[in-house]
Amino acid sequence: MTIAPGIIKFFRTRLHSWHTGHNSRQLPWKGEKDPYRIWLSEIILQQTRALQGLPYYESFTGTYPTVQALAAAADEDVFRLWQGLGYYNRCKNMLATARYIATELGGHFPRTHEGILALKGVGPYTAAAISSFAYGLPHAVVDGNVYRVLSRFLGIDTPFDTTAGKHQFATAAQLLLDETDSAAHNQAIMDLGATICTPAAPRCADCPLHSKCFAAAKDMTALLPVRSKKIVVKERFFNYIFLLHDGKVWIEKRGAGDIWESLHQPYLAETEKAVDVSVLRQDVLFDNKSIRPHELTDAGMAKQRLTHQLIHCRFYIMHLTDMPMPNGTAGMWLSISELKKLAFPKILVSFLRNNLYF
DNA sequence: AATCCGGGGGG
DNA sequence: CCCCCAGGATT
Repeated sequence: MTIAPGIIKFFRTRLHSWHTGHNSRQLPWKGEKDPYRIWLSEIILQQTRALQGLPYYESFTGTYPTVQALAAAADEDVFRLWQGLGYYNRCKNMLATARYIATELGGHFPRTHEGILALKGVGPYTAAAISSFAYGLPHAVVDGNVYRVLSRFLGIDTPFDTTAGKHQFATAAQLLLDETDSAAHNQAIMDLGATICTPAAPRCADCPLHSKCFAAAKDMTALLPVRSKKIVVKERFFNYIFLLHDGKVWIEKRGAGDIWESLHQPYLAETEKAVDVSVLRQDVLFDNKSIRPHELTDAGMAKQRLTHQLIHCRFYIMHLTDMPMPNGTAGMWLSISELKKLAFPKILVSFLRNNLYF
């Protein structure tokens, strides 16, 4: 693809003028030059809005000021700090990368685009962001903001969630990149997408690109960018049973191959469809030979919507007269204070806060 | 190429 | 409440 030189010049100069005004968002990672802190912020901000990621960035940089500090941390502590942010594989990969840098690279962050891109949890977007922000390397970022700005400005209607679309947007972004200051250019285009060229109701009257914007001229901002994905949402039914005995609660750690990997939960009986307490008692719980029958107390229900799943949760409490090891020994009996050191999915954090964390 | 992985914000 | 958002890994 090609872009007319006049359009490229217009895009760069208008974006630059807009950004050097008072228009950039003030966030703690802006202008940061420490590659560790830049990397940390970019991992946290993947699939995450700045205001949601902000408190996590503050707590991570405060608790782990250096890559060595993060590398030396215990897994559970890091997951607990990440609790609530979602996409927990980011946390797992972040920790693996910190340890790789600390042990294999002597604590020195890679200085080349190839070296950065090879890190776990770092893909094309994050590699371009770190390369430009930390080292001024000429790599254009392509994130959700860039898809929006470029599809509207250039009139690109190729779905961005396809191989062809990703390639087309990456090519366009690279052609438009102002290599004399790739850090400022990358920051500016994302700020424009976040504050002016927004998904709904873009502020075109305040946009520095308005006079040559394809979508603005054709009144097509609501139609761009184009997505092809049609998400199928699977419904699941989680019956959580808090097994209690002598001030302790049975807690398990979720394994690989499903949502919320490495996070914790009480005893879980998943069913094909919604079941009431009598069915749960007869068909599910009594099948587990290690748990003897006791009164099951209904403790309410809640729903958690994920991108591909809708989780219907029902909570129960069961006071036991002994301490069985449900599901073999893949869990542990913990005091309430010990729960506060572990990471749980948001739906369980809410329940614990309202029911067990006095 | 298609699918999965959280949780927050806006209308 | 429902709809939208969107990098990277995996298969």
